[in-house]
This record gives sequence, structure tokens and C-alpha cells, in this order.
Amino acid sequence: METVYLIDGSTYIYRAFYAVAPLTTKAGMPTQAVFGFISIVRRLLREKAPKFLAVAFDSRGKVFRHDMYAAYKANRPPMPEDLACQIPDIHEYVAAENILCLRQEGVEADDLLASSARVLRAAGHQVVIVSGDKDLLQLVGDGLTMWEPMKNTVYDAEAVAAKYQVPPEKLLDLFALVGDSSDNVPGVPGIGPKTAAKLIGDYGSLDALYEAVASMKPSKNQERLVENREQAFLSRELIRLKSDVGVPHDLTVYARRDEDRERLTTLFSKLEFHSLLSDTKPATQPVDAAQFVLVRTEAQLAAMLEALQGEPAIAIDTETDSVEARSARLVGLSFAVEDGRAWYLPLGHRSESGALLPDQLPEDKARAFLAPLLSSGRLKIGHNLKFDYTVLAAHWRLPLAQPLFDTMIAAHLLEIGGRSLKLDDLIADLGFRLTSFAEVTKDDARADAFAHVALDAARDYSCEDVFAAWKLYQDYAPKLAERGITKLMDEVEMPLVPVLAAMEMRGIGLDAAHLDLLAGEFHDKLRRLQEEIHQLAGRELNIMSPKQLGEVLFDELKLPHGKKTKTGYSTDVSVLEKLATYHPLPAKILEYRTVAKLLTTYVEKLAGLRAPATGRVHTSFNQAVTATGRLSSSNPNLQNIPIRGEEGNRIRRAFVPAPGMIFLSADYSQIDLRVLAHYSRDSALCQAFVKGEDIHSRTAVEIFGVSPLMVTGDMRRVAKSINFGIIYGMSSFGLANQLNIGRKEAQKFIDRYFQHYPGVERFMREIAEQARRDGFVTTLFGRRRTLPDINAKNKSVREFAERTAINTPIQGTAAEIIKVAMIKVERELAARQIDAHLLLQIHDELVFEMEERWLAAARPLIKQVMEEAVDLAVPLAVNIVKGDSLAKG
DNA sequence: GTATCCCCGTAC
DNA sequence: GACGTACGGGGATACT
Repeated sequence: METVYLIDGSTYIYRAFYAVAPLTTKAGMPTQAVFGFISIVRRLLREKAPKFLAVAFDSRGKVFRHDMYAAYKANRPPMPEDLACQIPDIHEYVAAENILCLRQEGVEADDLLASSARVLRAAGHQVVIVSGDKDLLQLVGDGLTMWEPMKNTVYDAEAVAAKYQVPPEKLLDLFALVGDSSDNVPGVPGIGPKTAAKLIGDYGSLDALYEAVASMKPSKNQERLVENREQAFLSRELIRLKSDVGVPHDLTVYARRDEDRERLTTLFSKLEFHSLLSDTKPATQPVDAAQFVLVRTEAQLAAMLEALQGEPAIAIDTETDSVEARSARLVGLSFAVEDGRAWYLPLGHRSESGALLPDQLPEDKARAFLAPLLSSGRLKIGHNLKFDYTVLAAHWRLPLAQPLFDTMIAAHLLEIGGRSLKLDDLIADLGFRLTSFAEVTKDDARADAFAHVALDAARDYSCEDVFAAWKLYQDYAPKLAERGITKLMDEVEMPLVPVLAAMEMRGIGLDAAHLDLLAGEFHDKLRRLQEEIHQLAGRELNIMSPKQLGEVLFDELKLPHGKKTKTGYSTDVSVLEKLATYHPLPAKILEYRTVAKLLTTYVEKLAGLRAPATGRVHTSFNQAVTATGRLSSSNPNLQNIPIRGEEGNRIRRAFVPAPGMIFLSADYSQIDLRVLAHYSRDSALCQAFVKGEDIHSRTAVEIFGVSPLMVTGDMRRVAKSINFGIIYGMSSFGLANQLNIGRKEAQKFIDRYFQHYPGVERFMREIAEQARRDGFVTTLFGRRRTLPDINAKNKSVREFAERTAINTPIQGTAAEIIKVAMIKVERELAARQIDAHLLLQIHDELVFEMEERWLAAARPLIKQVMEEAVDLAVPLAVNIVKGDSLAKG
């Protein structure tokens, strides 16, 4: 018994055409459907490694269903010319890949798939249909599943039943009632999926339903059924798949054969699919351990260094006994160079009793030998170098010197890897499979598992990893150059690595007593609020459960419900605030939520993460997470510490400088709007910044048409909302919601805004056009964000991509500016031997720690370096304040 | 019991 | 549906 994959070619041609960003050859020949189609097939080949498969296509022209029903698919526009011209290349690809192609005049792909599935099932084989077409779900059953690669979901009989409320064998009857507007199959008008599922569920089948229809009690639905009887049965025949068209019975015909490399190469060259071209070269290559050397003695270490001598670029990896770099001890170090040679230097392998194993050089000796290399100006390559940097700096006081090349960050810049940036996953794309950590440690769950791995096994594992990093470098470096972001990599992202590592190592001080005080107070307050809430609700409930809250508010108290969520009625702030006018309960709930949030997310979390010895918390600043190039912070997230409200500020007060030190906080004033001014060159906006005006007041002057002296607090508030909204691509609806005003009025504000800042409107229009044309947007330093949905058919999906297109260059550029500032500030402080150090970055703000005596020198220097970090069309402005905690004001 | 989704709320 | 980027807590739900 074998598993056969049957690919629904036709739907994927269409999907690829509409879903993938427009792509053409240099000469303008459209290619995105071919590319998208190839991507799907390649993914199947890679992930499922099918031994047997076929792909089915629709035939051109009329099919038998047109004879049954002239209007079949009549509402379908003809295939767009841009797509039609790609069809031959798709067939050429299937042929070159040597995959069985099913195609027959007068028959649709669905029928071929149904027929093929039937004969294969009859012969006892498993069938997996690769498709996103719901009509094919009627085939699902014993031994036959459907895989939807776009969503990566598998449908078996249960999944179908869960989705449609009827088992797959009754889907045909269900669809007969519902119809299908895309194929112009009528069904019974007025009957949707819900009603249909109920009817089929109640009566068992379409036939049974119609037998009973006469005796049903009169209703709208009954009328509809009676009136459209013919249509329902016709619909069923239209949707019913034909499973007896001629298809190969012999399994061997479906067997996966070797692809025709030359033919593929020719095709990919013609289509200018450069990334696929390189893919075809190394199919799968085992990592060759023959050139992996275990370095046991001083002589061997000297020999290794000798071999590394002439190498301009060296990949490095550290093995440790902990995932926490700051506290980790070194277990080993590995090095790799271009031709596949790699070395493993064991240092901290231990017996079960904890004693060091023999055949390992002493650490101080290793350090002395390696220091010249690690401090040299040669390129050091690694995957997640911040980890290795931290281990070496914390453990050996030996920071890795620039230049660096972090393959994880490079992959992120190149938008490679989807959601996984793990070394194993990235190197798999280049055709290598690595031994997993679980394999080499034999599932040893101890934190220091690697220290107990035998030396030979550790050598192979570590050398594989460092070899992989080298290979990634080889692949990524030219791709960065192709995108024109080598400078971003070399001059921004890589120099930032040591800066972030140092910030993480320093941590920030926490006042434990103050946290304890807050915890006690918040607990008391929550207890009191809980009692009051239960009193007002008339019963006990879990206040944190939106579900239970909804029951009390909307079912029991009958308060008016507003917007819905997927699972019930919303109970978020905006809803509860409105309800507060009807009943005292919602206000109490809001208060409870606020305090609970502060207690669990901040007070308790921070107290738990304090390092006992120092009382400091050490966040992780991640450089390869966000789509725009911002940093993110986790464990704990120190970029979302509360700032609004008195209680939030009390949490900020828990962050304190070390004894004898002070904080200095420097934040960019309106950096996003200044970037917008730079991009748009809008003269009013630029002028406002050049003159150093309060931008929100200035905007208020413009949109309300009053003199500067007449601007009220309310006017400024409205202007501020608009200024922020603009950066996010907000609509009149959004602004209206934000300001609690009518939509018309909101639109009026927006109109007036654009009237006075016409350059901004032009910028927004042009960036969206550019995104539609290129399929991506870029930042000042060339970071690219691909927008797959920018030409989507679905309006809300497309509009979301458009807002992203507007926001990303602004947010991304602001992120780059502050990154550059961080690098320069640290450099300048060090050059002047000013002992002031970065602790935090909060997107537009930098927090430093220093002794008071450095303040006078540090303050103007930091301000100047930040303001001059990059050269924009408008000046950058920095506010800078001293503090004895993070509290504001 | 664990993993994941969803809702909600905090920051810029 | 309607305002962009994150992280994270807790409940609800799905899965093992």
C-alpha cells in the first residue's frame, strides 16, 4: 500500500496568480503564476517527499457540465491574458519535473482527481488530494484526505464534519442547496450553509428532504425549497464529480521520477528565477564529517590556528551548559572555514560526577591562544552571534571584535525562513540536514546536557552547526548585496549586536521593597473590587473571563451589547466605558482589569525575574523579530512598561539606578512625523519642524483655521489623534472611533488635514502605488518588506497591506535612526572615556545609567549624537532628562 | 496535562 | 472591516 499525492493544478494556477505579488522578467513577461505554482509543488516535494504523485489540469473550452447547464461558470470572466500566457510555462515545468500530468478534453481537473482517486483507492492505496477547493472535500473518507498547503491544514472526514456540520458523503447534498456563486451553480436561493447543514442533518439527504418537503409546516424556507426543486437537483449534478473518466490505473505511472535538471535550468533561466536556479544545484548533500577535527592538545590548537591564519572569514559557534548566555559556562568552541573544514575545541565536557573529562585543554590556555583571532579584524560569522558574544564577553572577558556576520539577522533581513529562523530550518533550504540537539544529547533534559555528550559526538554536532553557519553566510552575503542592504547589515545591524549584548548584560536595577509594597496594595485592591463586582453582578464569576463577563453583562443584566468578537460579545475598554453610563458594574470591572494587569504583568513578573545577587532584570533585545526593523524586548518586555496614569508611574518608580548613579532618558521628539516630513517633503510639515513648532498645535491651527493663540486643549487633542492616525493609515471610521465623534466630522478633519499638508497625501498615494508595482516597500537604509497582499482581491486584506505600506517606511526608518544613534553614542562615549552606558531602548527613547559626575559631559554629547545620527530633510530633536527612576514628571 | 488560539491591554 | 509594530497574561479550547 502506497500514498499517492494528487495535485489540483488548476486552482493553484489561479491562486498563485492572484496571491503572489506581481512578478515579471526584465523584459516584462509576467511570471508570478508560474512562480507561485512552482513554490507549491516544490513545497510538496520537500515536505512530503512523495513517492507517487500526479497533477491535474482543467481542459480548455467546454466541459460536459456546460451541456447540462448553459450558464455553468457563466459569470467567470475569461482568464486574464497575463495569466493565460503563463500556462505553457507551467506545463513545461511539470514536464521538466517529470511529474505525471493529467489532462483531458471536456473534463475538469476535479473529475480527473476524483477518477484517479477512485482507481487508486480501489487498488488499496492511500490518496492525498492537494487542493484548496471545497468541492473536492466530497471525496474525503476512508484512505483519502485533502491537504491545503496554503493553510497547511489536512481534512479528513472529521475535519470536514467539523467545518460543515455534515459528513463528507453528504457534502454534495449540502452544496446542492447552498450553490456556488463562483461557478454560477444556483442552489436554492436564500438557503445558506447554516440552514442547509441543519436541513441535511435533520432529513439525512437531499432526496429525503424533498420527500418530506410537502409535509413540512409552511415557512419561508419550505417555500424556497419547493420553488427551486429542479435547480437543487441540477446543482447537485453540476457539483457531483465524475469518477469514471479515463486515468492511469497502474501505480508505477504515478511514480516520482528524477527531474530533468537541464530542462529545469533552461526554464528557470528563461523566467529569471534566480533563487530557484541555485536551488537546483545541490539537491541534498550530507554534511561531510570527514573534515571535522577534534582539538585535544596544544599542538592541535596551534595547527588549527595555523590553518585559520589565511582565512578572511571564519564561522564560530559556542557550546554551553545553559541557554542563558550571561551565566553559561563554555563547553566547547567550533570554527569553520570555506572549504568545509571545521574544528571542535572541547573545554567543559564533564563526567556524571561533574569532573572535567580528559583530552581537553585548560580554558585559560585556550583563551590565550584564541584571543588574537577573536580580537582580530577578520570576519566572524555565526548564527545568533549576540549569544556567542555574550558568552565570550561574560565568561572570558573577550568580546568578539567587528566585523561580524550574523546569519540569523541576515535571514531576517532577507525575509527568509517564514516564521522560523532556526539554524536547522534555514540550512534545510540549502539541502542539508543537521543532527538535532535532542539526538546528540539523547534527550537528556538537564540544562547542561551538552557537557555530558561524548567528545566525538560533540565534535560532529558542533562542527555541523558551524559549517551550516558558514554555508548560510555564503548564500546570504550576495543576496544582501543584491538587495542593496550590505550597508544596513555591516554598518547598522552588525555593530548593534555588541551594543545590545552589553545592554542585556548590564540589566536595570529594581527596588524590591517598592515592588513588594505595590504587590500588597494591588492585591488588597483586587480583593475589594472582586467583592464589589460579585455584589453588583448578583453572583460569583471569573472577572478575567470575557465569556463569563458577557453572560453577566448582556444576558443577566441585559445591558446593550456592542461589537462582537469571534467567540461572543466584546467586553473591551471602549464597550465597558459606554456601558458605565447605564450601570455601576462596568466601571468596577475596568478598574479590576487595570489593577490585575499591573499586578500580574508587571509587578509580579518583574519581581520574579530579578537576579537575586544584583537585584537587576536583564531583558532580551531581539533584533530579528519585527517586520519593520524595530527591536523587540522580552523576558521581561521593558518596552511596554506603563506610563499613563498614576499607578503606571508607580511601577516606573520601581526601576532605579545603582547606588550613586542616575538615569538619563533621551527621547526623539516626534520622530515618526519628522520621517514623514522627510519622505513627503511636504512644505508645511517640513517648515513646522524647521521652525521648531509644536506640531500638534500647528496642525490644530491648520485644520481648525484659528490663530495659534486660539488653539484649545481639545483642538490640540484632535490634531494629535490625526497626526498619529496618519502614520497608521487611519480611516475616517478609525478617527471617529478614537475621538468619539461622527464619521462625517472625522472625514472633514482628514480632508482639512490633507488640504494643508498636500505633500503627505501625495506621499501616501505614491507609496501605495509603488507597493502595488514592486510588491514591497523599503526604508531609508533599504530594508525591504514584501507585501504579498497588496494586490489581493479581498478589499479589507488589500487595504490592510496598503496601510502597512504607508506605515513600514516610517516606522522602519525611525527604527534605523535610533539604531544608528545607539551605535554612535556608545562609540563617542567610549572615545571620550565617559562612563555612561545604555540600558534600554524604547523605540524612540534611550535610557542611560551613569554616575552624576558624568552628566555634564554626557548630556550634550548624547543629545548631539542622537540629533545628528542621520541627515534628514528636517532636523531631529531630542529631549533629555535626568531621573532617579523611570517615573515621568 | 500541554499546546495553541483568542481576547484583552500595555508600550511606541 | 475600519490604526501600524510589538509582548504577554489568562481563559477557553484542542490535542495528546
